Amino acid sequence: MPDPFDAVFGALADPNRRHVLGYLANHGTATATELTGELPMTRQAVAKHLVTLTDAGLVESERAGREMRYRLTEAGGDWDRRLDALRRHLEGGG
Amino acid sequence: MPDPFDAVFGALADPNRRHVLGYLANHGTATATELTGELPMTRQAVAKHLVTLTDAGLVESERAGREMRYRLTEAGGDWDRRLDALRRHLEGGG
DNA sequence: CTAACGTGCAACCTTGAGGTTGCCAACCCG
DNA sequence: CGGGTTGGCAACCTCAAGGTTGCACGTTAG
Repeated sequence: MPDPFDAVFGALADPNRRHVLGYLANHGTATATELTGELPMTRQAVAKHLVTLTDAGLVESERAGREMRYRLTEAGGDWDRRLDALRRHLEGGG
Repeated sequence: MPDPFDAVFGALADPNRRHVLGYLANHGTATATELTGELPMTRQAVAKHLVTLTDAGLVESERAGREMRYRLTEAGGDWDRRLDALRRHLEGGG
């Protein structure tokens, strides 16, 4: 895999995953079950997205009892800020 | 289409399309046939990628006789520079 | 202990992205 | 004009991403 962007852009290509990124940026942490309330799909589907985000290095997780709490990695936070700035730029500048 | 990123990230998710972006950034313009020499696929497949890039607003085209010359839009150039800077950042800083 | 909750794993289904082939129209050169 | 290029259109194929269901396991509360 010569291109370091494959995983990241693959992960970022899905709007649901971008939404997860934004949610985690706003709330700090979340569980798969909690995120299920945010997205029009089952918990299993959300879990798969979280795996994709984790593989891309954008999200990390930690077990807390029976819960699994997800949070942004540093790279994930970078991307979320980048996306947010870019969105404002696009919406503002044309 | 509430999210302006859908088309752009969808387009950027494919490594072949990122390669096209890079090629156009280096060469100014190119035809589908010319790009076919750059990618492991048929001209038709390249043409489809060019449609995707055009729909995302990253590339524009102009007819020149029997040729169809493609070039980066301003947004496409922005993205290419962004990607290039980002790649160097990732490869350099870990 | 037991019921309820949250998670993880695996099989399965469906759709569309990515690619191919075939064919036909437009254009350039001789 | 006629032959070789360059492009565009459309049908078709394949495969994996995205989603669902079903179930078994650990954890917590009562």
